[in-house]
Amino acid sequence: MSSGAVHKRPSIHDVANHAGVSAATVSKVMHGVPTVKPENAQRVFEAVERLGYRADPLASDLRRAKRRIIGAILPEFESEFFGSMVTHLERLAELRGYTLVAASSGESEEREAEILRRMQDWRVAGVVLAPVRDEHGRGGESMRAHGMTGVMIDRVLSDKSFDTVSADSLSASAEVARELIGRGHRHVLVVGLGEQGACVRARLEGFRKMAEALDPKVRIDVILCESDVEPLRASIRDYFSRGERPTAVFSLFLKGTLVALSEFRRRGWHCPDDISLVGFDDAEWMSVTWPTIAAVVQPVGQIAAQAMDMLFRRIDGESGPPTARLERCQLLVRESVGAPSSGPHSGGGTGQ
Amino acid sequence: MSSGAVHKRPSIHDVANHAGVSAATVSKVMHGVPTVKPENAQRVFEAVERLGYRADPLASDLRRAKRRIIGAILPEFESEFFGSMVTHLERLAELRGYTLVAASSGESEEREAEILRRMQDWRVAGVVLAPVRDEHGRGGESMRAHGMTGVMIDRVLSDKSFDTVSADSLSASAEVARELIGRGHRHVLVVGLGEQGACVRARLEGFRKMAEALDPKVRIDVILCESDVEPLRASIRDYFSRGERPTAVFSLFLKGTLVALSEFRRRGWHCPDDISLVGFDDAEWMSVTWPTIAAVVQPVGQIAAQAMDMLFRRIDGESGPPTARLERCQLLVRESVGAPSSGPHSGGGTGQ
DNA sequence: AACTATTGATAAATCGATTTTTCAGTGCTG
DNA sequence: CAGCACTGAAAAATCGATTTATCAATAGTT
Repeated sequence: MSSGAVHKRPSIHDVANHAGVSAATVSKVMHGVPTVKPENAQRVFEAVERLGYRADPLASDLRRAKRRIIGAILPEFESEFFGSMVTHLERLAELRGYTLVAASSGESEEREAEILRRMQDWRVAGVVLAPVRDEHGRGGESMRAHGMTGVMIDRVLSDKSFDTVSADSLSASAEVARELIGRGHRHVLVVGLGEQGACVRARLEGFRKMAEALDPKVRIDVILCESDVEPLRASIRDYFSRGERPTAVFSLFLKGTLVALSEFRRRGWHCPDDISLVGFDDAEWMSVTWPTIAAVVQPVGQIAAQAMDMLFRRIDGESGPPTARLERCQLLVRESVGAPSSGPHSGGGTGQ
Repeated sequence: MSSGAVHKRPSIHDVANHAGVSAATVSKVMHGVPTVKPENAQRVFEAVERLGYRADPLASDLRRAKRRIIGAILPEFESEFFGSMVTHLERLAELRGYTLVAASSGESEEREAEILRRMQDWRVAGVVLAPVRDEHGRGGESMRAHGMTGVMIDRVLSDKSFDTVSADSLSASAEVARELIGRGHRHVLVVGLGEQGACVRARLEGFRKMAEALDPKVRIDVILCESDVEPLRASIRDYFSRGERPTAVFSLFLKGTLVALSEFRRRGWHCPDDISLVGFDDAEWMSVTWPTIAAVVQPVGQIAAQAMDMLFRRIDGESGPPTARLERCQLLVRESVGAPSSGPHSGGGTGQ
C-alpha cells in the first residue's frame, strides 16, 4: 500500500498512459465533460485511484486566463478583527475552489503598493483589499490603474471604481452617542487614527450629529492622529495634562481603546466611576476583565461574505456600477460605561 | 506614460521581440547570468523598462523542481501569538523571494491533513506546521509519509523526522513556579488544553518539578481538557463549586487565562487579592486592564526566525539529524500575581 | 591557412495542465 | 452507394517561463 517516500508525483500523462488514453481525455474526465465513453472514464478513474493522482493547481492555472487565487491584503494580522477576517476569507475562497493568499501591509502604503504589484504578478483572479488609508489611497489607485478586479473592505465607505463592504460606522457611532448622551454625558473625548480617512470621518460625524441632535450643548473634543499610535498617546496625555476632564471617551479604533485604558491607568482613573469608555471593535478579553469594556462589534463574517460574494460576481464577469454595502454593527454596552461622575476624579489630576 | 488599463501583461517573449533577442537571453539577463553581451543586456533592460515587464512567478516556478512557495499551517489566526507568527513568517519568506501561503487548521486534525494535502498539490518547497495536537499527530505523520520537507513549531518538543522550534516551556513553567512558591503560594490550580500533547506535559512538569523541589508539600491541582474550551470552563466551574480554594491559577494557554478570568468574575473574586493568576501567552490588553495580567511571553520572532532558518537549510539540501530548538521565554510578573490572601475570598463561595 | 576552443546567442525541449484542431469511425440521408 | 453530419478521442498548440542542445562567429594555436 503506502510504499516508501514518493518524491515524484504522477502527472496527467502518467495517468493517461496507465489508462491507455490521451492526456486530453483524462482532463475531460476530471472535469466531468460528458463526451467520454463510460468505459474509458472508468479506466481513467481507476488509474487516478491507483496512482493517487491530483492535478497540479499551478500548471492547471497557467493555461487559464483567470487563476484560481484570491489575494487578501490587510493592514495587520495581530488583531482579532483582521485575524478573524482572514479565517473567513480563507474559508469562502476555498468553498469555491480558490486559494487565498493573504499578506499584511503593516499599515504602510508603500508595502500595500508593493504587495499589490506582487499579486498582479501572480495574476490573481481578484483582490480583497483592506486599505491602509481609505478608498482614495494608493491601493485603490493602483488597482484601478492596472485594471485589477477587486473589492475594498473595512476602512472605506464607497468608491466609484470598486465595490466596497464595510461596517455601518455612521449608525454604530450614532448609537454610541445615544447611549452616552442618554446616560447624561455632556463632555466626550473622541480619539482615533487616520484622520484623513472617510471611514474615520463617518464614525466621527455619526457620533457628532446624533449627540448634537440630542443635546446641542454637548461638548465633543476630538484627538485624531494620522497613523502611528504613539503620537496619539502623546496627544491624549497632553490633553488630560491640560486639565481637560471629559466624562467619557469614545475610541474609533481598537488601538485607541487600548491607549485610552493605559492612560486612565497612568492617572489611576477607573471605569466607569471616573470616566466611561466605549470603542469600536470588540475583543474576547473585553468581556472578562474588570471592568468589562463596552464595544461596537463589527460583523466580520458578514463583511467577509458580502465582499467575497461581490468579488466572485465580478470575477464571473458581472458588470454594472460598483456597489457600496454597509453591514450593521452591534453595540455591547458593558461595565465601562456608566453615568458621569459628579465629583472630581479619584486619581491625581495633573500628573504627567 | 501611463496609458489606459493594460489588461494583457507582457510575457518574456514580448520583451524578447522588443529587444530583438531570444526569450532565453531575456531570462539570462533577468537572472544576472554573465554570458550576455553588455549591449544586448542593455537593450533587454530597456525593453523591460518600457513594457513594464515582471516575470510570472507561476510560470517561472512550473519549470523548477522546488517552487518558491512556503506553506504555513497554524491552528488559528485570531490570537496575537499566531497572528504575529504569520506576520513574521511572511516577512522571512519574502526576504528570500518566496511567497507564504498561510492556512488555518481551526484546531482540527481533519482540516490539518486536508490542508497538507493541498500544500502538496502546490508542491511547496517547504511547510511550517504548528500542529493541532503535537509532533506525533496526524500532521507530522502525513508530512513524513509524503516525504515533504518541513519544520514543526509551537506545540512540539522534538521529533525524529522533522526539525522543531518551540518555546522553552519547561524553563518558563519552572520560573512561574519559582515566582508563585516564592510568594508563598502552596495550593495552585493548573489549567490547560490538549492533555495528550507533549508540550502541555512539559509545561505541567516544568511547573510541578520546580514547585515540588522548592516545597514538597505544595498542592498542585490540574484540570486539562482535550481540545474544546467549554469543557474546560465546565470543569473549572465544577472544581470551584466543590469548594476548592487554590490561592493561584497557572494557565498553560491563553484560552485558559481568559476562562480563568471569566470564572473569577462570575464569583466576584479579584486578582490578586482573592486569587493570583499567571498564564502562558502575553497579549496587548494584559498590560492596560485592571489588574494587569502576568504572563509568559513567547519569543514569536525568534521562533519564526529559527524555524525559517532551519526550513531553508533543509530546502537547500542540508542533511543530518533533525534538530530541536527551544527558545527562551520571558515571565512578565504583573499585578495579577500577589501573595496568597489570608482570609476567605471576598466574593461569595458556593454560587454557581 | 586549417583546425580547434571559446563565446554568445538561438532554437528546441520541458514543466503539467487546458483548449483547440484534426481525424477516424458511425450512422443517416437521398 | 456517395455524401454529410455526428461522436469520441487523439494530436497539437498554448500558457510563460527555465534549461539544454545546438550553432554561428570569433579567437587562438600550430
